[in-house]
Amino acid sequence: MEKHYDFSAEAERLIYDDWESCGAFRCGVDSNKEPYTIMMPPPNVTGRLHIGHALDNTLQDILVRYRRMRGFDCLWLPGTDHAGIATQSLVSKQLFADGVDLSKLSRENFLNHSWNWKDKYGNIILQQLRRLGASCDWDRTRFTMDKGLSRSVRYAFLRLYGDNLIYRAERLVNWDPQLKTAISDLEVRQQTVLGKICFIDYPLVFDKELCAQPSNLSIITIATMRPETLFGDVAVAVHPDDDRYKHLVGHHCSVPLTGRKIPIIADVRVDRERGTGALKITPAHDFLDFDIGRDHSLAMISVFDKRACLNDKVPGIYRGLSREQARSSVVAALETQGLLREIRDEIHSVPHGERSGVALEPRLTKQWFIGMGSLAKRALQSVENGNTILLPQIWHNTWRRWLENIQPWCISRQLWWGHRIPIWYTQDGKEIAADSEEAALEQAQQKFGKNVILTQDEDVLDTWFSSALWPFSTLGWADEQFADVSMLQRYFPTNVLVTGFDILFFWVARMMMMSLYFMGQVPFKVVYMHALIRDTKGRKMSKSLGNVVNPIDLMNRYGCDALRLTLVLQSVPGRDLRLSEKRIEGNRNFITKLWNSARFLEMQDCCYDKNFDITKVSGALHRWMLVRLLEVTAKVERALDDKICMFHEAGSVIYHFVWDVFCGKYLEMLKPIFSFGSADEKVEARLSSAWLFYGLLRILHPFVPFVTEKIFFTAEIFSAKTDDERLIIAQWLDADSIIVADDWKNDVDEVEWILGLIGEVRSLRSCLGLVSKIITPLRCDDLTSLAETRVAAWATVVRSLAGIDWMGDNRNKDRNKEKVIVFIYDGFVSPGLGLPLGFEIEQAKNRVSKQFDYWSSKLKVLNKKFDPEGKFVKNAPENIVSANKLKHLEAVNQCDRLARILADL
RNA sequence: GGGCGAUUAGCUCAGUUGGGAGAGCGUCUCGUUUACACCGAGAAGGUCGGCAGUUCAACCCUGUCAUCGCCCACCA
Repeated sequence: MEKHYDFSAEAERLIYDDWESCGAFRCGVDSNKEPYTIMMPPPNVTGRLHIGHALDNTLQDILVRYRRMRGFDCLWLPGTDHAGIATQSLVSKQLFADGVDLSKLSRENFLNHSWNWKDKYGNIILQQLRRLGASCDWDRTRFTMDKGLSRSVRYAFLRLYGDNLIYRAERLVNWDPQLKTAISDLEVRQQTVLGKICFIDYPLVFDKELCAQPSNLSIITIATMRPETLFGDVAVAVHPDDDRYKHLVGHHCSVPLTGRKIPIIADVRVDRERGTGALKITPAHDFLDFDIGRDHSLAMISVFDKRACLNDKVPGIYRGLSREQARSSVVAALETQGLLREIRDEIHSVPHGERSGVALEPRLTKQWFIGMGSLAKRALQSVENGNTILLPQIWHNTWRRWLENIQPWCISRQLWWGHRIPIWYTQDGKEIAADSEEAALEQAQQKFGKNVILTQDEDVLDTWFSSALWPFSTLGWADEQFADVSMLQRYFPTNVLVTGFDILFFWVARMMMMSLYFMGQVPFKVVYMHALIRDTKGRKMSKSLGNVVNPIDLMNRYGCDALRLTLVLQSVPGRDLRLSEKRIEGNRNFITKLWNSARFLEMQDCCYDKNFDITKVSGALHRWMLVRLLEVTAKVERALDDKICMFHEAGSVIYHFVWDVFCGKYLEMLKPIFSFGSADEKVEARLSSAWLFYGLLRILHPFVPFVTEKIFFTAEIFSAKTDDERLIIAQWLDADSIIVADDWKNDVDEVEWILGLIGEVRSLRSCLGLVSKIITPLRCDDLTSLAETRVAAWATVVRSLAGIDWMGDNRNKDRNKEKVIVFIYDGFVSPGLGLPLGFEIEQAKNRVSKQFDYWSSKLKVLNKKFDPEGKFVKNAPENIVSANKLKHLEAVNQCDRLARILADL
């Protein structure tokens, strides 16, 4: 083995290429195996690997590698999402930079450019995933706009349309004036901004014939943040019980600047507390107003075009002005006319487009919608009855609340890049739904005769529509041409979905609904939602803050495994994680540690022999190690259970086991055996340690695949392996098949006892400032005691690890010459003996009295528990009581001993 | 406004049926004992946000307050 582990990109790529070329990632190789499926959340084709992807895919990779080793036929299906808006923006930007006049570009031409762009750049992120070690089946890579998936999208649309769940309607939608498309409610981000609230006087208009002026008021004052929309006003609404205004209901006022006469109406939805209690109603530009306008059968006047500039419904001088320009112009005009009663700053929230970042405009347009009610109900039920488990379970509430209040989903987008809506219109606007233009024409001709002319709907579908089908569209659903029903049958439903909680509604819920609708079953049994990654200060990573870390860069500096381990160790369910480079550095050290432990074993000529039966070893040390290894294996298995998904738990158990137990204790205790042991002991140590190390490597592999595979590949320990052996396809350590004899427990206790003793000596010598190997610890108070025998059996180990160069009866030692210390451990006590003259008696005294304080305070607590007046004995369960009795006994003994020692000092 | 979460060692955070307060980093002391100084040994440091309650027993359960954060709704 090399002295240093090489985690450079090139070195890791060699390992990855080997995995890929040996076919380790492929599914379906052995049909006897139980399938295990994970669908990778498809990253945007425009994407570059960011730290969130790194976390997401590391967790998936861990699950897949683990299952693969446990003998499952794993399908981890990768792919990319066409990302309608993001891609179209990028391509447009590039074309613009290349000097292309976008306004003259045909749809077809634009799409050609987009496909070229996709072919050129669309796979970068998939390449980056390889760097991360992602063991997905690249042969199954899909793209949301590839042939098969496009067909699935059309098929899904047509079925929903046929069932009247998809419909076209003129509605107020969230309109992005920069992207010039409708977007869904979920793509709206509220932003708090400082605006100006205007109090505007609307002159009352009284019809002399109908009634007299009801009061001495001549105006009604409304409050608005959006004075520029007054051109679209169709009413002023007040609360029916509002004494200030109710006498005005039924009368009219006029819209300033236009003089248009509008009614004053009453509606309970008006909040008397806000503004002036009088609300201008602009149904085409406000969601509440839309509802009120509809219920009062009011007209809807759109005054904006698709860029949110004023249109020809407004007086000439305002036409073509942007919202912002219009606002100031209107305010100025109102002021001039004396209708602006007041204007002042006010903080309020304004909906912005998630993508474009500009303020959105509610806009009245014809759009396609999916009615979500019945779909949502089933999705809700499936989680309620446990068919799909959401982890962490915290999300159940959120899930329920969202689905119970779900609104129709606007699925049409005024874009070119995406799945075009499979609807054609006849000259007179009749809808024809069909899978292709030919089919549509055929259908139309049958219905309307040969002369019918069709035009396809211009819009494309929301990107999330195709994503919603991902768990089954990727497996050949509705794709007759490549009909491979076996894939769907075998790998659907999937086992686990790993994703961020930020797309719970966008994606997870919609996959659920679509899958239940089309497949009749849930798309995944478990959804594991990991947290968001923040910077060291807890801030979200964003380009504007400049705190975005590049995972590729981190991997170049610390190795992939170190990054993976860091992400895993910090990924506690339900809690955001802060990424610090210090942690990555520490985990890089862990990788080095592991590498060096392999080198150590190699230097000792340890050799893995698959025929070696570990259950036949005689050395207590190896038995102890095996038992501990089996414990850890069980813990990892439990933590990696799909229904648990405690990645950090698994990671930290392994981390500490490797560093503290395997390296810190086992290997250290092996050293004296290799140095002073008998030939038999050495042989057993070489075989056992290699066997145990191999077990360890396998548990580690899902978490740190590169270094473990590299060790397996290069260490002499495994020189007996065959050419086609790889750790990635090695069989997981089967703890159940390893049965250890009952009497091993004694060995395990024995080693723990010795370890405790060593710890005690170390602590003591350090406290007393004893350096180097000068300690001569002591006799027992009873030389024939069992303890003495036990230590004698481990003499070399204890000497080596505790730094002792002599052991035995010290009663006859010359205390002036020998440095001897008081030593207390279980059967070992040396009251009154051992402190050399001139030694730091005070330090020793302090230490002992500290211990005494510790035990006596413990004893106090326990005494109180066993107070005859107390209810502990009466009420506590028996096992707790007896455990406490033992503790009490121990405390009494310890206090006794320490008191004696103190007295002697 | 509605909902959810957080508050534990100097820092970042674990702590899954209520019965031992822990890790990493940092700090201090010591150590080049034949894998590793990207190392080893040891130590210091916390009334587990405040208050009240349930219980024999509370970091853990209930209530309440304080501070912080997230999600949903909201352009009067």
